[in-house]
Amino acid sequence: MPSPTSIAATIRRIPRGKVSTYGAVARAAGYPRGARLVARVLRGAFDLPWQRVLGAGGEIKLQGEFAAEQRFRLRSEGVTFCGRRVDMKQHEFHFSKPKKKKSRRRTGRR
DNA sequence: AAGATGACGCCCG
DNA sequence: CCGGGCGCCATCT
Repeated sequence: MPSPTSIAATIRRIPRGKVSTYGAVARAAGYPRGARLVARVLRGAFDLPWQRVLGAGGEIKLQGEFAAEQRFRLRSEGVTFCGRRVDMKQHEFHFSKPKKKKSRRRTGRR
């Protein structure tokens, strides 16, 4: 059951040294079109690893000092940048999306 | 209730 | 690469 809470929980799953995007987090949390909701949650909950959430393509969407702060914190976690953007192919975190499919119990038993 | 706004995403020229 | 415009969703005035 989707709710802002799941969004926050999803963001908390991002491990240190990894990053994700608004869209990806939204989808992982069950909001295919909720990129903006993710942004809202980040604003309201300052107790999350907000620095690990970036815009599409790994771009920092913040402005001014906050952008610098985010860059600094990410670099401190070992995240590398490709110019203005984060090197996604190296740090993008892939969420596991729980689908309605039942998990295969013991694949290929025998 | 209608319009404007915002840590967004994506398509077009 | 950059700017502009439209679509999404929830909240605020």
